[in-house]
Amino acid sequence: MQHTPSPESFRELCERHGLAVTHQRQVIFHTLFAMHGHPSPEGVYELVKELIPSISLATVYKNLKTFEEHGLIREVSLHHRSARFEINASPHHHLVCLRCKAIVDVPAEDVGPIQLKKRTPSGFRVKRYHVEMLGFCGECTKQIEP
Amino acid sequence: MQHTPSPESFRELCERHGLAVTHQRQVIFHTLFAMHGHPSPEGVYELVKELIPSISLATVYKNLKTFEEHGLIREVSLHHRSARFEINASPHHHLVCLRCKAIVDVPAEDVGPIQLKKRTPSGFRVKRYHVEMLGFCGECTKQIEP
DNA sequence: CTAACTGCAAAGTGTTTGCACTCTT
DNA sequence: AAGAGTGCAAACACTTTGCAGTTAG
Repeated sequence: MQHTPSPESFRELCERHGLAVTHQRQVIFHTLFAMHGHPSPEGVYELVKELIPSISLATVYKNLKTFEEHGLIREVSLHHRSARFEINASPHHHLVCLRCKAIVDVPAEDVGPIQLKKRTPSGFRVKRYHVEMLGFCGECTKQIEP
Repeated sequence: MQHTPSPESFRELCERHGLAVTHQRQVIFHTLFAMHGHPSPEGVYELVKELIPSISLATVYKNLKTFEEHGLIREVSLHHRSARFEINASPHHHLVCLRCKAIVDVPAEDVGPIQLKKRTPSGFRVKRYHVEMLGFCGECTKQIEP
């Protein structure tokens, strides 16, 4: 999944996931995988439109959602629909439930220090860091495997 | 800053930051600090409205922004305005520029493993973790201190 | 043929803005 | 008095939805 998959494997992928192989879906998928970085829906749309001028933004959104639901892509920072503010002044990290989106603070002392083994690329100056531990909270774990 | 500050200290805080001490601001601030967890603007608004029924949501937003700009609170997950998707299948972490919001991937091998020193609270089951290193990219560093 | 998918436009969210009015300083 | 802050409504940006028409299986 590291480089652009062949048309063949996309067909297989869709079969495996029970998805229809439409032209739009195929182009969106390949465009997405050819883009590096962290593309936005708009960004994907702009590029796809060059190949399929009639495509609609809604289709791009729908497909991104589908891909995400099937684990083919991932949203970079899981955002709750609205902004969330942090008042806690003491340094801490987060446990985030992938199911119910609950956020639980973990004091920084409870997490070992992280080390960067290489120099940060391109002169990036790190001010602070923050660990997000993703998983399932007690409640959700129960509901998944009762 | 861990528990609700006294009215006195809020006045001082405002003075220190050159902010006017308005009733609304004071109530928003104290409400915010009395809430645990990771309140949303709406959530703050709902509570503040009980004390100041005439307050507007816009005022809450403006104050949250002001507080954030002065470092009194922090947004939990810095979200770019639109969603960002990740295609990169190999495990990695992120460098995030606080100024231009650029995201740079850092291979997981370049970051030492993190250890939880205590048991996760309330049966949380961690599936994976993700380190966000926040700072300033080379470009922005130059522009801040030329 | 049926279910899945697309395109369109309209409706939703969450957030920001412009402006007149009102308070702090 | 001047500048900062407030409330309102309108504007915004991003995302979702309903639906009729199209396409894949």
